[in-house]
Amino acid sequence: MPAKDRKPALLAYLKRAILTTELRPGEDLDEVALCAKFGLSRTPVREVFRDLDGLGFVDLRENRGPRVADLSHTTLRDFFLAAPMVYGAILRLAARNAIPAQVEALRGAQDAFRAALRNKGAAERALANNRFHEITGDMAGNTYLLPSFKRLLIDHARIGMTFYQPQTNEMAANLSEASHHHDAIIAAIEAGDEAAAARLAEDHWNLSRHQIERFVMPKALDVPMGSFSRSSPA
Amino acid sequence: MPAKDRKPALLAYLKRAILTTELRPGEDLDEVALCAKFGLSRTPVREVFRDLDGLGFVDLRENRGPRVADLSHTTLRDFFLAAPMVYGAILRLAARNAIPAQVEALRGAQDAFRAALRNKGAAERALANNRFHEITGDMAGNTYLLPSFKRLLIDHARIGMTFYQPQTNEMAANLSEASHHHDAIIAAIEAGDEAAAARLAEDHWNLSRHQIERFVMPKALDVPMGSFSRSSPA
DNA sequence: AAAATGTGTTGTGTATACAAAGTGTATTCT
DNA sequence: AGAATACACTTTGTATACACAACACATTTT
Repeated sequence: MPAKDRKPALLAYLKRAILTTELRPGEDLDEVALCAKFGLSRTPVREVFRDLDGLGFVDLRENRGPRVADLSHTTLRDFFLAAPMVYGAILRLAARNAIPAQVEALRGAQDAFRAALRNKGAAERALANNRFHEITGDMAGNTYLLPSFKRLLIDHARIGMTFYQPQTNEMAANLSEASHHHDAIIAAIEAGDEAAAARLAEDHWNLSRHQIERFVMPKALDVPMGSFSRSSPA
Repeated sequence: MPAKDRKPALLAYLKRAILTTELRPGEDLDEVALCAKFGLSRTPVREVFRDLDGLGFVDLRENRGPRVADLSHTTLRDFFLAAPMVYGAILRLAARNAIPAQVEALRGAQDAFRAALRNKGAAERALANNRFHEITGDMAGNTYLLPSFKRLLIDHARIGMTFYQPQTNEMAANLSEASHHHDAIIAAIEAGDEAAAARLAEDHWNLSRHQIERFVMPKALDVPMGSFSRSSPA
């Protein structure tokens, strides 16, 4: 690989691996291993770490190796407090400011998402979904809202990877509903309908939240009492 | 100075200098000059630049020196779009979550602000005000809201330094009104009154906005027509 | 004379070597 | 045997040297 592309390649790899939880939350990152893997010296690798720390992908601790940013219970709560508000504002501004080229890009991202829904695994799905929402962020184009929004997107992808594996038909149905939301979002943005866009933002998060609530507190199994054997010692 | 404190000192200096516009928006930063000034080699200095880039203090461009983050007209507009919403949410959460020790810290910051109002210059005032609002951010303690809020605070300080110089009695009166807002904010947080806190957030921004509008579009001078001489060629 | 290109200088990007801090293990002492 | 300490090893932080890219100015060419 040309020397010039190695640093961007490392950055892209880490972003992708963290978003898809290929590198799991809290996991240690090995500096020298990544140096070897990407043919870089420690200096540029550490600069990438610092960039990713600023973006919220990794945590940098003094005299200690970098870790993939954690996903604790408190962050999950914070997430659902902040997300509807921020995403509502983003979509509102997107409806107000989007230019045709961006709408085209959004359509492309949605096509890719639909394709991932059909043919690809959870990781590709999460990345495609992430790309879709990133574009809405670009459309809004507000310097002050974007940092928080981008952090939300990082953890949205990672939360999705842990909680949003469609093992049941109901979950699969949710995914296709999410896809329909995307279509409606595109329409609202193209029409410049801010109120509709804001409403869709809220709907979209409610879908995610219900999905996760269902995962964390699944329906009780419909099994007669006493049918679980208790072989392990108390 | 002990070698261990040099890097934090550089970080603190740059933050302060940028907030007070001692280093002006868009100004170039000289790497080697700062190395000499703080007794550091280029490596740690560049790491500090990257940190500040992530925090929104500095812009880092490829193969080009770092610049103090710009304050353009578009950012001013973006600012007043995002600030009321974000700060409303922050104060709401602060009222919900603040612990007594934090309320004490906030009181201390307000004392410092009042003192700066009496004895100190614009820079100290801006820093004290900044500190006050930073603490409300800590109180809210929401991982996702904080990045945007911190960026807003950076530019709030810098906007204040350019637009909020109390050259008239009216402006001075505004400053003391801001100080009363702070007192009311402390009371609302201590009482856990979320609605009041949210309302105060909005009031506080309106004060800032009116101040700036007045600066950008000052009252017409009360001078008879024709009294301006036109000596320069058309 | 104007434009374009070459060269020198400045400053950024990367590699490597060295220093310091942290961690784990083994040994010793109680 | 258990605990504490010392020592070795691993990993992070910093400094310096080198490579490369960008900019400015001068020179040349049309």
